[in-house]
Amino acid sequence: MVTVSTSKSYHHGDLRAALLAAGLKALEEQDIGELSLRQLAREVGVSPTAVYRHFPDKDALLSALANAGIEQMAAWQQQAAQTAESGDAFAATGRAYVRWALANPALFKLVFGQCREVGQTVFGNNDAARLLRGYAEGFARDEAAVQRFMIQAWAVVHGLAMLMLEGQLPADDALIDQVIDVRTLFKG
Amino acid sequence: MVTVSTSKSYHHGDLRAALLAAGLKALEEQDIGELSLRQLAREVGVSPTAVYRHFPDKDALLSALANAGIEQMAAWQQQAAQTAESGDAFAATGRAYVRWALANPALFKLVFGQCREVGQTVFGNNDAARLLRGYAEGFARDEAAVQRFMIQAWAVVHGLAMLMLEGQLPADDALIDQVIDVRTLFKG
DNA sequence: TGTACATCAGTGAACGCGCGTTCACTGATGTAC
DNA sequence: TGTACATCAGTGAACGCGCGTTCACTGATGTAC
Repeated sequence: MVTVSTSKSYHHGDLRAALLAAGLKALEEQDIGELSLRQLAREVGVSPTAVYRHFPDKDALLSALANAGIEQMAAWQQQAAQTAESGDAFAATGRAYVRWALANPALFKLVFGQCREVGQTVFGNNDAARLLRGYAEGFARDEAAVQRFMIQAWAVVHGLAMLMLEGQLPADDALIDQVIDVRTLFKG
Repeated sequence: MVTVSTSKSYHHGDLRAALLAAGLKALEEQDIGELSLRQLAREVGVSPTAVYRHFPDKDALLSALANAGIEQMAAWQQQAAQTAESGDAFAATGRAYVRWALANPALFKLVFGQCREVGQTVFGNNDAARLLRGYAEGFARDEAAVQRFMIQAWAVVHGLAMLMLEGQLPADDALIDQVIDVRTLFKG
C-alpha cells in the first residue's frame, strides 16, 4: 500500500531550483514583464504561497533569475574562449556573447535591466573582461586606449545582440561572424 | 456671464496630441511596462473612456507613441548632421543617436520593441542610413563591405546607448565622443 | 434668423481579470530522551 | 524501540489593487431648410 502525501514536499532546495528552472524556461518565450510569480508556481505545480518559503518576494525571485543568467552567460563565453583556436579567443568570446543573447532573449534583457536596479555591473571582474583587456594591452598605446578599446568592443557585441533580438537585423550566424571581425573593426 | 461646459471638449485632434505628449513625457521617467492608458487619461484630465475616441485600444496608442519617437529621433540626427563640420557629419549622427537615447530612455526602447511587433525596421530608408552609406562607399571595396560597415557602425552606437541606459557605463558626453571615433574604430 | 436634427467628444458606472501578498492552517520529517 | 515535540514546507481562502475595456448616456457643435 502506497501512501500519497497530500502536501507534496521538495527535498531541501529543490523547489527553489525548480522555480528558477521554470523561470529560465519561461523567459525563453516571454518577456520579463509578462512573467508572474503565480505562473511559475503553477508551472511547478505548487500553490503561489509556497514560493514565499524560498523567496521573500517577487523581486528576489527575479534577482535570483538574473544571477543564474549571468552565470550561464559567463560559462558560455568561457567555453567559447577555451574551444577557440589561439588568437581567435577574443572574437570567440564576442560571438558567444551574441549567441547567448539570441538563445535567451528575455533573460539577456533581465540581466542588464536588473543589474541597473541593484547598481551592480555585469562585467568588470570576470573572465571575459580579463581576456578583453589582455587582448587590448597587446597593441594599445596606453591605459586610456585599452579602456576605449574594451568599451568599443563591448558596445559592438551588445549592440549587435540587441538589434538582432529586436528584429532589426536578421539573427543570422554568418552575420555575427561577419560583424565581429577584428580584421575590419578596430584600428587600435 | 461665462458658461462652463461640464464635458470639456478639445478642438479636433487636440486630445490626441495631448495624450501623445503626456505619453512622451511619462516615458522620460517610467518604463513602458508601467505606463497605463488610465494614467495618461488622468494626466490629461480626462476620463479613461475618452481615450477610445482617438485610439481603438492601448496598443494603438503605444504604436502612435513609437512613431512619434522615431520622428523625433530622426529629426535630432538630421539636425546634428547639418550642424556638424564637413567630414564629421557621420560621427555626429552617431553621437546624436546615443544622446537622443539617453534623453528618452523608455521611448528609445519602445521604438525598437514596438517595431519588432509591427515587423517594421527603424532604419533602412531614412536620412541617417543614407548618410551612413555615402560615408561607407567612400572607402569600402564592395557592396558587402559597405553593408558590413553600416551594421558595425549601427551596432556600436546602439550598444553604447543601451549600455549607458542600463547603467553599465556612465552616461557621459565625453565618453560618447571617445567611443564614437572613426579614427580608432574602423579599418574599412 | 430660427428651428430640427445628426454628429461627435466627452462622461461615470460597471465588468472581469490576474496580480502580489497575508493569513491561519496542516501534515510530514527529524531529534531527544 | 517508542513516544513527545519542534521545525518546516506546503495548503487554500481571502485581501485590495489597478488595469483595459464596455456600456448607455449627455451636452455642445455644425448644418439644412
